[in-house]
Amino acid sequence: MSNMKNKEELSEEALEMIASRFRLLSDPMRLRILHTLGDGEMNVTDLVIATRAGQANISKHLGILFNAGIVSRRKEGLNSNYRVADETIFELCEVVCSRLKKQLETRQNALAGVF
Amino acid sequence: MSNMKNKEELSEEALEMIASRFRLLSDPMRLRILHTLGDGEMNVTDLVIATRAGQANISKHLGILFNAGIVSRRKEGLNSNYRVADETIFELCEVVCSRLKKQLETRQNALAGVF
DNA sequence: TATAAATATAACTATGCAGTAATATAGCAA
DNA sequence: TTGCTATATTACTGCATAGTTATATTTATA
Repeated sequence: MSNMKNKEELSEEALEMIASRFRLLSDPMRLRILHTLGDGEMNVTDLVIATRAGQANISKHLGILFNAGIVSRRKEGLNSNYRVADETIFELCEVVCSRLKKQLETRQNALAGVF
Repeated sequence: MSNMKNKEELSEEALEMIASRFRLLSDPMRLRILHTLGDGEMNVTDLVIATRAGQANISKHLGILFNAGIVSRRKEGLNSNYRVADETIFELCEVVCSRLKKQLETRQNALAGVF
């Protein structure tokens, strides 16, 4: 059967797809944009103001996120309004954040009472 | 209160920590290593064989994952045995993978019946 | 039509990092 | 000791990409 799942080995293509997804989230500016968009739809100018970044930079990041299907775009006159289209993003961030907290806590305890 | 959570703005430091975590997972070779280690503890040589990669490359990736606390190391004679220390990794991969599947399915449906 | 505003894109630079080859280090064996 | 094996590290190269500047594109307005 051609559809058999091979649990031992993942194809290079599958690995690349998954890695690319994580790569999208591996940039602080994109995370900042997504977090800002968490409040709801925003246009580019407002995002530029909110993030205190350059317009070209924000547009480029939004284009990347849009192409990946993570945000959606709604054009309205001169404006482009973006919103988060993939809510699993926040789930991923929360898992990472919780884990980081736990990890730091463990390290703190390791030092507790030492000197 | 100095511990007040500011829901509007994330610090650059927090963003960088979270982004770094995702960056660890944004490389196909590291994902392959982690997937291989999913079967249990392995030493470097076996990982080199299983992944068909260079020894220096595997050692470097393992060092990166070890420093991040994602894998643990147990030295035994000449060998270094690694295992996954942070199981949330697999949770993250599963969320990403499910989302990718759904996304591709949606695109397939968009083309269904067209020509 | 001419001008201005909002956004996108192109070209460029600089930085980070994956892969590799060579070497170092550490434990084991003869 | 001498040599062998497993792993780590260093130095290097090439590629991907974040940020920026300048420009193009699109739509609204005077």
